[in-house]
Amino acid sequence: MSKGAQTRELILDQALNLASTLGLEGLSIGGLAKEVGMSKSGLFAHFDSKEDLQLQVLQTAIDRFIAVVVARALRQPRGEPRVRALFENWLRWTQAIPGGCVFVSAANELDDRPGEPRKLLLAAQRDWLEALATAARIAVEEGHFRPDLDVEQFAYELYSVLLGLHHFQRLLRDPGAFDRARASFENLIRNSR
Amino acid sequence: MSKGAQTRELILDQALNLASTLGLEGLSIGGLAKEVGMSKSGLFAHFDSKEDLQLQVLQTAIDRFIAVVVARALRQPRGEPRVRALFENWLRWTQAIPGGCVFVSAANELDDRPGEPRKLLLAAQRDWLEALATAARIAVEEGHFRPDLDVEQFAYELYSVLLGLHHFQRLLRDPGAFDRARASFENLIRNSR
DNA sequence: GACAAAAAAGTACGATCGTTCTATTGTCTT
DNA sequence: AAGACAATAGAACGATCGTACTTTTTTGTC
Repeated sequence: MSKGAQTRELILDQALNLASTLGLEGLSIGGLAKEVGMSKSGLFAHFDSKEDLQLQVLQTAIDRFIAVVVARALRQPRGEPRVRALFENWLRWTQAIPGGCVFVSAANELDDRPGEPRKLLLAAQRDWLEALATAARIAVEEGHFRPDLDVEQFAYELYSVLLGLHHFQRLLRDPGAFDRARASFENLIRNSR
Repeated sequence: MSKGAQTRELILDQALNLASTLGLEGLSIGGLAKEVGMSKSGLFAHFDSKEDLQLQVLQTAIDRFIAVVVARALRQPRGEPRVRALFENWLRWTQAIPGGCVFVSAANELDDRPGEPRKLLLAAQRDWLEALATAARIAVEEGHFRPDLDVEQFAYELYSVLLGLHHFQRLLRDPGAFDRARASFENLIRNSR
């Protein structure tokens, strides 16, 4: 790997951490440069614009999410076990970065701001929801979930559980948030059987 | 009401709208002044600092929320009807402002930023969660909900439903988000009986 | 309608923002 | 080792940020 690509990875890694706490917009070129330990212009040379930086940060997060949440869960048996793996991996994902899930904060920033970053996030979200619904559908086929389960509704409610966890954990600093999320999940599973 | 207080109300009203789409941080003095139609310094004279402005915006939102969501629901019969009223009023609240619920975006901005605005939001959130749990507890007492219901868990899940609605509606622009939220709510109620 | 007080505007400040251009340093190849 | 090119740094730009100070305009009272 060339030197340039190597430092860009380092930059994006730090950028992801910063963006998780400050948001994609709060992430500034100068601040990021200071954090990485290089000059503002030297860092900026790796990107066409701030929007490009935001895009690459998002893409980095998406790649990692697919690797550590989705791909890993696909190695679990079809049906409920895989649904559980998706949930557990997702939980771990929200804890892996200091500021929590970057998609949650990004979603809040980008929901009213048109542009490429929004499109990218939106596409990733749709993919993820589809993956969740598909996993539920497979669980239906396997006989783990009941045949008349609304799998899109299942995906919606599962997503809500994670949003709740994020909210209670990050703003309210509720130490019981994790247990509550797990309890919500179990309720959801029980109602799906 | 004096002229000063009157324009400050006008400012805060516009600020609330702007903050719902741009966030409390994205809300700038200059931008707000342009929106209201007055000079930056003239507007700033109403506040000690930007943090003070943010605090007053938050307080304005809290006051309105209590008036149109909480207080109004308290006029409904104790138990499940009141729980339903809280939910329905809450739904309406998220639609009343262009950028969606200001507390959701504020929560995401403030979760890692210490200061007075965070404290105020946190206190309001705790009050609201307590109100939800209390409403559920009353429903238990009235015999509408089952006696062993975990009312805090109920509040958590109800909050999650609203966060899901916000997410699906604002980022994904899902036209079915409203129905999904209602379906989630009905599931929650059914499991509480 | 004059006068005091309040409200708004005007101007300017240092800081930081994203971005551009030029110069310097570092890396890689032959 | 030298030369070519990539990578980083430096300096500066216009714009906007929050905030302070001064002046003008508006409001409310006698």
